[in-house]
Amino acid sequence: MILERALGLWAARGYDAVGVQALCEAGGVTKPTLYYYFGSKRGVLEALLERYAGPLLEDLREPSTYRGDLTWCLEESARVFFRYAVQSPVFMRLFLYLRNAPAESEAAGRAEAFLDEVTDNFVYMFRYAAEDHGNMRGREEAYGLSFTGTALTYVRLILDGKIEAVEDLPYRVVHQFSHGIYS
Amino acid sequence: MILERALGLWAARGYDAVGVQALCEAGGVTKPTLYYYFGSKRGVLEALLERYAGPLLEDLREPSTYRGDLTWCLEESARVFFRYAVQSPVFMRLFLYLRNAPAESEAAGRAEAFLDEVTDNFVYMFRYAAEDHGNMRGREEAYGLSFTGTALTYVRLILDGKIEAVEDLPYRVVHQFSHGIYS
DNA sequence: GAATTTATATACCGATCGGTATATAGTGCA
DNA sequence: TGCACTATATACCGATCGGTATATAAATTC
Repeated sequence: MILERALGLWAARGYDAVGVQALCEAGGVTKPTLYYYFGSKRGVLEALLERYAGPLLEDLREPSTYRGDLTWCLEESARVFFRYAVQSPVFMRLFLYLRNAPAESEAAGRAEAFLDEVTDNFVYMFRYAAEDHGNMRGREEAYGLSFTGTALTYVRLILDGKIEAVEDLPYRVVHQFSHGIYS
Repeated sequence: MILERALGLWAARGYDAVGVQALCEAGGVTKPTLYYYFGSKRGVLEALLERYAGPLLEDLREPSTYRGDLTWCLEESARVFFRYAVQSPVFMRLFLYLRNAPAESEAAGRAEAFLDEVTDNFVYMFRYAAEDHGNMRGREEAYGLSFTGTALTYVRLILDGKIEAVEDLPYRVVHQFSHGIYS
């Protein structure tokens, strides 16, 4: 309960703007209770990430494991992101916020490991894929980074209601990524 | 001086994490002086955006005005972004941070207008361009949004030292956006 | 049933938050 | 010289910050 309310508050107003007292009131507990379970404000954030980001990483693992079909990997990975944007929009808001938080902020420091793991997934995927796609050799790294960015760009658009997460969105996004806007 | 130091501190640690007292110490003034000029903490942020985001919007205006050559528009717009990433990395860090800040945070509220203006630029550009490119009709909106996202994704990569802002980066980014990763 | 551990609350800590009341320097002008 | 106006500082406001010392209620173990 505490974690759920903290997620909502932080996603809406930011990590620094929501104090421990506010978390406690939202969670229906007092400060010593919160400190008994989490030790500190950071501890709440860490538990939060463990709880929500863990499953996302888990769900991305299989789609981002290259087994010969790059398009399938990209589409399924995008599908996971978009599903989370629809089903866990509050968490994804926090995720995007943390990903762009200033480097020296407390929140960003705690989240860095999780965020890097997501990106690394895709970099590795393109590295393996490059063995089968000679024409992208040397740009695997850049493609992994830019695909992550593209996918999260669309997550942002979904969260903001700018586009709809229809069933063939993963196909369209990956098709655009792979073949450009003119085809 | 106050604005410059505030920019540095906020870009590094976040708007909420840096108090007025810290701004004053960094700027070598006392609180009443800061309040005399800016009225409030928000006021400092507003002046900051006016000072730094204004020129960026101005520099984007011409490249994003469609006159028949979409590729030129996209490349020159990307070039502006990347130039800012290299020449004003601290401001661009703040820019990306504000763009992804929680909706109800004070910082995001003040920055929204500037950020929307950037995106709108590109949406309009694609609307006009779609008149000449029948094969993208109906997706102008999505393209404008996703190009903005793509360009800022690369800004992030430059800021983080993941890729280098070499001279032909705008060409490569736009080429990938236009024709995909396989060509 | 007594002892121990787990879990919760009241009340408080010094520090800092954004912001201001008051006083006073410097400055241009009559 | 004196008056307005600009600009700066000292010292303070109540509120909130993250965190804790102390006490006690509830559950578990012996």
